[in-house]
Amino acid sequence: MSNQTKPVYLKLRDQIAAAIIDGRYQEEEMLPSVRALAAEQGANPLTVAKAYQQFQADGLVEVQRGVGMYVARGAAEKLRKREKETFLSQEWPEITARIKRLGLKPDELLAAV
Amino acid sequence: MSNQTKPVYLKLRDQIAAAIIDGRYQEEEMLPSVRALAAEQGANPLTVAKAYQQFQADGLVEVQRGVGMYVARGAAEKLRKREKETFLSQEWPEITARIKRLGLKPDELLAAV
DNA sequence: AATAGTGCTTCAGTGCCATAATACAGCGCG
DNA sequence: CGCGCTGTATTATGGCACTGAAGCACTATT
Repeated sequence: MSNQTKPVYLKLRDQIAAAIIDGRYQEEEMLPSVRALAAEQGANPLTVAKAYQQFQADGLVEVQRGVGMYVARGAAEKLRKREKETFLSQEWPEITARIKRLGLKPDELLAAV
Repeated sequence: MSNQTKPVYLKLRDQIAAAIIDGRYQEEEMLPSVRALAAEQGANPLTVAKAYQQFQADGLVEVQRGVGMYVARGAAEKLRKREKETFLSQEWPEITARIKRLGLKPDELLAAV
């Protein structure tokens, strides 16, 4: 139903966000460089840069030109809070409507976990 | 988080599917014509045709050329079953993973309904 | 100064989406 | 038949997002 062909930079963005929330990218620590992550993921450096870009616009990642990027203090908590809110206010209502429409019951949902 | 810029023909497709499942488009009944729906939705007739096309390919909608399209018998049930399976196998696992990552609790989810 | 590592800017190419203008093909009805 | 309604095919065009390649700007290290 949904997108099986999601743009690469969005996949990377989600993946990076998850790594920050999970603490795999610690705060105040360096992030993988654009080129390094690009090589690791088999993507173009520019595409990776585009993924990083949204984080620095939100102040979650700070840039030292010529040096690299690091995770801002409190980024994990801020990110989790932000995603929590958008999830509850935007995605979850659609999901529940969908569940209701399809006539799915709680035990079917739990069985699929 | 998700796509706010979903292609028009996909939006129409989802919308039509929902109408069939909910019974707003009754089985054995005529669907709105390509041109009519296009005018109503402010879209191009070709775009609407593209949305319809996937349904006839799946046998959910049958075409009488020169007359119009109607919903096939059993289409609602077939459609619901198909969406049910893809939802459980593909979307739901991602959703539960997301819920877990964000640390959302059951009462928070229920409160948002 | 030289080098190598950063992120960033610019230009170009590709493909999908949406639209438009026609034209064609089948059906029903007066 | 003639008219008006259906869906369909063709071709062309504009726009937009994604991806990519080369080069520029900055910093740290030697």
